[in-house]
Amino acid sequence: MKVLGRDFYDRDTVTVARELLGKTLVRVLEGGGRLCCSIAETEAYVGPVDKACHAYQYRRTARTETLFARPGTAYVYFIYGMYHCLNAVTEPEGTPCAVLIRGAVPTENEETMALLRFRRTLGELTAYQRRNFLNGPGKLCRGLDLNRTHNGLDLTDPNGPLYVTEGPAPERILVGERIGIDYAEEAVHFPWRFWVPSEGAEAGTGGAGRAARTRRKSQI
DNA sequence: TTCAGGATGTACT
DNA sequence: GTACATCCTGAAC
Repeated sequence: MKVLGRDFYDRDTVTVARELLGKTLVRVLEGGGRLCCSIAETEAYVGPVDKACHAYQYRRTARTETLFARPGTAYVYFIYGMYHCLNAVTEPEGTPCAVLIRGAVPTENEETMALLRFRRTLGELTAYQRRNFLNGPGKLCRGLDLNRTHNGLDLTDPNGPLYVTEGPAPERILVGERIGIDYAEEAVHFPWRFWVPSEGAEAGTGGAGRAARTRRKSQI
């Protein structure tokens, strides 16, 4: 399958976020194993105008440095003391924009992902665990064994440990507000979250219930 | 099925 | 010191 080139990422961030849905994320492990999953949920972060973005108004620090890199670079950061989030840098070099990969569906080597994420085989997982396999940015990184050492990788390199290939365009795409960024004022309402509805479920990562709970929490 | 609360380390003020 | 682009567990329904 064809690997997405730099031109794919060197475009409007919201467009890239929408078009990444259905593409295949490929992770080649140090040991040689290959994990594949279909991207099912994304969010756009547009640094110059977006209070939710780490590099809002071109804020440049050691952490955000990667956001200024050339398009097609992986931006992986550590959050909440335990988790990592994977982003793909977009737009021309020097413009701090990225697409957060929020969720995916395993397509190859699911057994290995189960071991990485739960330290259990697929057969040992509960129904709840199988239903919530890679449907969150922290879960995705754990299942694909991604951490800060992967920050700055080139996603367009077919010989690298992490890249994205073409995939079938989803039949239907849902659009909504982003999650977990209540501090971002007007940017909270930008419709920059995209996801592919899964069998029987309209909600993507954390539905309305989770968003409502986060809001409640922030009001206390 | 839904909710509340805690875990946890880094970046930044 | 505070906030953070989260997730898991256990209890209540």
